[in-house]
Formats: sequence, C-alpha cells, structure tokens
Amino acid sequence: MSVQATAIKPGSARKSPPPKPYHHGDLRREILCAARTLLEENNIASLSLRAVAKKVGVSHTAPYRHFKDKESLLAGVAAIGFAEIGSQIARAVEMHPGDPAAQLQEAGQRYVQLVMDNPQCVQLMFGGILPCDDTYPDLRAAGDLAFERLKMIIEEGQSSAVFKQDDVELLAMTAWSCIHGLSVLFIHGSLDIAASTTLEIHTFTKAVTATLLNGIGTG
Amino acid sequence: MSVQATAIKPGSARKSPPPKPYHHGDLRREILCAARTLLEENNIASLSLRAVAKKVGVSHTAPYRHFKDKESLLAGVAAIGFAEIGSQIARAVEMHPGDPAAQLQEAGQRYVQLVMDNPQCVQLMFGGILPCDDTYPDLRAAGDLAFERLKMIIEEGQSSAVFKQDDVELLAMTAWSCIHGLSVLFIHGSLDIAASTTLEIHTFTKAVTATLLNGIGTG
DNA sequence: GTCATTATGTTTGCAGTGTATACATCTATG
DNA sequence: CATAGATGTATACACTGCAAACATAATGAC
Repeated sequence: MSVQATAIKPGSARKSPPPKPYHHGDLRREILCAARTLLEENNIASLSLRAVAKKVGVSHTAPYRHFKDKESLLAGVAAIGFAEIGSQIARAVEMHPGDPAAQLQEAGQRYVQLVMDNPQCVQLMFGGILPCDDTYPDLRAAGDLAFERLKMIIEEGQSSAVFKQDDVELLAMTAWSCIHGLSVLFIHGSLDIAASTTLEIHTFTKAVTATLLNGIGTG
Repeated sequence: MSVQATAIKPGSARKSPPPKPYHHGDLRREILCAARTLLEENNIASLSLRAVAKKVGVSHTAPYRHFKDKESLLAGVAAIGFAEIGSQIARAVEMHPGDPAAQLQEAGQRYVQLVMDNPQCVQLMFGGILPCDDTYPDLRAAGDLAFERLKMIIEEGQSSAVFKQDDVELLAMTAWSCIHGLSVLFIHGSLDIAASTTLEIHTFTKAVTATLLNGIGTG
C-alpha cells in the first residue's frame, strides 16, 4: 500500500492554486449537486443518501462529515432552490426596469419554468418534509430573500400606482399563491389542460398572470 | 393451542348482522384510517407500513392482502383527501344557491381549512409521490370530480354573467391555483404572516379570494 | 353436512436504508 | 517532523418494504 502511494501519488496537488481545501476537494458541493441530480431523476421518496455517496464515489458515511443527517442535506438542496427563485425574480426585475407589471409577469413565467424544470426539488422545498422554523438558517434566509424580492416588485408597483394600495405582504402573498399554485398544479399533472408543450404552459401562465394583475391592479 | 381456541373462541361472530366480511372486519378501511392518522401525526417521510399495521393490531404484512404495496395504500389515502375536497366544494355550492361568487368564496375558505387540518395529506396528494396517470383510477376519479365541481361553479357564474366568458378550464384552474397556492404557502409556514390564528387565516383567505373574484369577474 | 377453494392473516427472511461508533488517513500548524 | 484536527472508511445495528411459505377462516359445490 505505502509503496503504491509513494510510487504514483494520485494527483494530490499537481498544480492547484484554487483553494482545494481537503482530501476530496469540495466534497460538500459535489454531494449537494449529486443529490439534486438524483432527486430529479427519481422522486424524492426514493432518494437515498447511499446512492448520493455512490454517485460521488465516496463511502456511504462520508456525507456525514458535511451534513448532520439526511434532512440537513435535503435542506441544503432546498436552499439552493430558493436561491434560484430569488435569482430569477431579480433577473425579471432587471429585464423590465420601471415596469412592475411586466416584472411580475416575467417573474411568474420564470417561476413556472423553474418549477417545471425542477419539480422534485420544489416538492422538497414546499413539501413539509423540512421544518420551516430556524432549524436551517440558510434555508430560511434563502426563502425570505426570494419573498423580499417579490415584495419589492409590489412596492414599486404601488409607488407608481399600478397596484392597489393594500398591505404589501398581502398582495405579495396573493401573487405568490397564484403563481405557485399554478406551478404546482402543472407539475401535479392531474389537470388535462396542463398538457406538455412549453408554448401551452407559457400561454396558460400568461392568462393566469393577467388575471392576477387584473385583480391586484388599480381600477 | 387448539384447546384454548375451542375454550374461549375470541368473539368471532357473536351478534353481527352487518356485513363483517372476513376475519378482521373491514381491515382495509381500518388500515386507511390508521395510515391517515399516522400520516398527520408525523410527516409523510416517516410513515411506515409497519407502524400502520401495528396501530391496527395486525402483522406487518397483513396490509399486503388489501394493498399491492405502500404506494397503493398512500393512493387510497390521497383519494379520500380528494373526495373530501369534492364534498366541501359541493357543500359550498349548497350553502349559496344561485350565487356563484359566494360559492367560490365559500369553497375557498373550506379548501384552505381542509388543507390546514390535513397538511400532510395534502402534501401526499400534490407532492409528486403518487403518479397522476391512470395507475390508481379511484384517485384519478376523485381528483377529477373535485375539479368538475369547481368548473360547475365557474359555469354558473358565466351563465349569470358575474364571471368573464373565458375558457372554463382556464378560469377554474386560475381559481384553484390561487386558493391552492395560498393553502400550500400557509402550511409551509415560511411566510411570517401566516401566523396561526384561525381568524387571521380566514381574513387572509377572504382577501385573496376577493382579489381572485376581482380578477375573473366581469367589468 | 363434508370438503375443496379461496380470501385473509402470520411467520420468516432478505436486501436496502439511515446513522452511530471505531478506525484510517490526510492537511495544517507547532 | 510531530502532533492534532479535519476528512474519509469499515463495521454494525435497528428499521424498512416486500416476497415466499405457511396457517386459518369463510364460501360454495356436492
């Protein structure tokens, strides 16, 4: 063993200025990434920690050096999901400066698209498996940030008098409810309408968003 | 063994005119009921078939005489959930004859209440664990029936010109999205607003439903 | 009634899971 | 270079879903 180790030395640090911190080199991130992939490949019920470890190529107890337990790993994946929601909302705002109605519409489209692309992750995020208290601060923070971004759209719309002057959180939650509910019903698939085509989904989302804007708009 | 059996004969059929069909007496129903209870007591991830069997007082493989596998049992529980949604919508219609707007509002309140009372069951119903195709016809039928009831409200509203003349399924899905999304965000609990009080939830739901009605209403 | 068939429930066993514990190895720091 | 802490592994155990063999009770043919 020791002979082989000294003979080859399997690429320990040949030329790695980036901060490869330890043995494996950011195993934590790789585990999160693998978990996310496996999560979407099968459903959440059949995601096993051991399969994640195998996919990464480590022993089945290695993840416990980076995550307290399975739930903690799942919380990490969910946090990434919330962060992406936040990013999509931010991008929607950037795309339509000064037009909160368009921002909301754009954000809705992006939200639905994100959910359609990562249905199992959404199921994890909103499925009640993870506690919503402060057990996982990163998860909580990511979710709160996304909601804050949505509220900013609402506030801008109220400032420019295109949205009603109701309670901000109420309007924001109404908007989120509408889009989130639509997304969930889409991926649930029981509704015959929610066929498949991206175009159909897009059209449908547009209609629902229009109804939403009609409901929270002024006049 | 046989001596004891003949000696006591543990209440096999003392006086049971109702159709207690077999040994246990409607074990299937008891399993479904126990599963539902345990589901709500813990979360869905930690619901085990063996715990259900133990709660009912049978061996841990007895459920397999009534359900093909665990998923099939879960589908049964979910079907009950959809049936209850359908019932609540029907009751909302009965309560406000000739007033589709009030029917929709009432149905929304009842939907939210049902979700708040059975969060884990809702999670099961919409969580993507169960297939939404025709694998479980009863499940599918129960879900479709509930949606049909909602569409009937929409149609009545269109007949009396209180709702827009859009596509019925579109309006129905918009309504369902809005209420369902609200419910899910409520039980998710990340939103600070979704405090706890029944009154608050009621008020919130009323506001969202009003926005919805404003969006799909005429004028 | 008798008895075979079938429906229902139990026992046993197995592979797969999460995770606790003890051990091995690597990296950093004195 | 040596020690300590961080990281990965090996092993063990209780629990899970489920298949197969077995036991018992209800039903139906004769």
